[in-house]
Amino acid sequence: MIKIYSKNPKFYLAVDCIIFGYDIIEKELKLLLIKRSFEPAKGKWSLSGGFVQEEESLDEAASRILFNLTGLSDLYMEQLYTYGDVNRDPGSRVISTAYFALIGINELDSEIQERNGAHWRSISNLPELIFDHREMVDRALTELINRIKVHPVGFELLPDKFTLVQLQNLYEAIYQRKIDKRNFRKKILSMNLLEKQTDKERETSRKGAWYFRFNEVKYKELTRNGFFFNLTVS
Amino acid sequence: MIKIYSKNPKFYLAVDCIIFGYDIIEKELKLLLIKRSFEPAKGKWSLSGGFVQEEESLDEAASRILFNLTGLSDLYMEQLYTYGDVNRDPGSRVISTAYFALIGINELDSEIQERNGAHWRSISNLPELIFDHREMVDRALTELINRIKVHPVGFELLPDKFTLVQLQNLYEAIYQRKIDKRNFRKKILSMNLLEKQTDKERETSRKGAWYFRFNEVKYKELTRNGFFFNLTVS
DNA sequence: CCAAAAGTGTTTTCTCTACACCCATGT
DNA sequence: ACATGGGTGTAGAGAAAACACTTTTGG
Repeated sequence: MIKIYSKNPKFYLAVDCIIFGYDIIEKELKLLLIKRSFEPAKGKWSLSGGFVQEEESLDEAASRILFNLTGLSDLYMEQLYTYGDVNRDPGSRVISTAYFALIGINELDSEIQERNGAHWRSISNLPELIFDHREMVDRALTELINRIKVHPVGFELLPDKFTLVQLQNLYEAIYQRKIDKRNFRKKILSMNLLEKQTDKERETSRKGAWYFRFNEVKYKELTRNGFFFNLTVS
Repeated sequence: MIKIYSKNPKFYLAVDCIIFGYDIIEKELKLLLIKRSFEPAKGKWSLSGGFVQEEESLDEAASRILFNLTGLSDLYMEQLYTYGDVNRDPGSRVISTAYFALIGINELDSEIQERNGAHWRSISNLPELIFDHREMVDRALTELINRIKVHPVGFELLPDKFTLVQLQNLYEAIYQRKIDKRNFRKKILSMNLLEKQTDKERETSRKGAWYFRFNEVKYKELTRNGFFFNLTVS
């Protein structure tokens, strides 16, 4: 330990996770929230978070928190922003790094969910959140809207096999507006990143809709060659 | 102070600043670096940084560090990313939030600069940097490239009055490629955000080039009405 | 009068947008 | 046979790209 550092103060460091899920039936973007089980603000709605520990990086702390809450590792996850206002947490000074994660809403083990007091809440009808968590959510949403235009992150919110209708519904839920069906299909299919399966989804229509899969290997290869994903349509 | 927090560890928190400047003569993007005056890694090149103190937010810490180094307040400044790997600083565990700032290279008081051991170094020829500072610089550059396409941040790197040639040179320095002169001018002028002055810059040519000013008030007004800055050209 | 940098328009290509009908199937 | 949601193409408008010559003026 170097002397010169030690005249400086130390701080609690937290990680808070904004976990988005997409409800394929209700066609709604949702957020995984928990009822806080400890003071301050016990019983209030909050993002799931936790304190960074000695021997873990920020990313590892975020992964740990996500795993504890969902039972899933290898989620799509990204650092969003670090919140460091002096009085943001009334309990004590805590600096918090927010991460956002994307998850298929049905991947979630409902037993683990119960145990943690976690609930999916629709984005369009969020309860009041503690501290600056609402600000975190707003920033995450803005980031998601921007990111889904130019990165293939939407597929993280859908099952492995999905229909073009479902994919379009997802984009409409995030953009909060209607998209032209033909233009949307033309554009996504022209990238040659979706592989048509041989089976159809048959729950929602008589005709049935073809399943597709996102080809991640191909995407990575194209990206190396200067390709840029882009899905901005009318 | 709440008991339940106190079982968690505390950490040193630093802020590191990636300070970009643009050299209008050499047509090069530069970075303000310092020779580190304390251990560990004393004498090595580094970003300017410092530790967060008890009664300041992260933003305030960044402003303080920028002010101490440049003598300027109200710089364009933005939080970039937080680096939290366990061993990123060999002296002790330190979590660092990186900020990037944009500054006109001639705004800098050279006396303050001397005193701090600060030097402008060309982006295309950077010395080796300590710790993960190179990673920070790379991320900041990527962010700058993306940001300058869709936000009018380039003007932060130029004097109040600038010529279209200078503005284009700046974009070419950041994009690292040539831009078509006519298309560039057409696009920037069509936004009606630049105001032609009545005087010309006469150092670099016999004919002289008209000075322009960026109208920030107008930009903000347009933005409120759904306008989006965009300067992506061939 | 000439060298050096500033300034200026038009045509072509491509991308984005708007738009309406047929298809497949279960009941 | 019909109701329901899935699937398909084209024409017009607007934006982006390519491209070369004229202007100014100090020396």
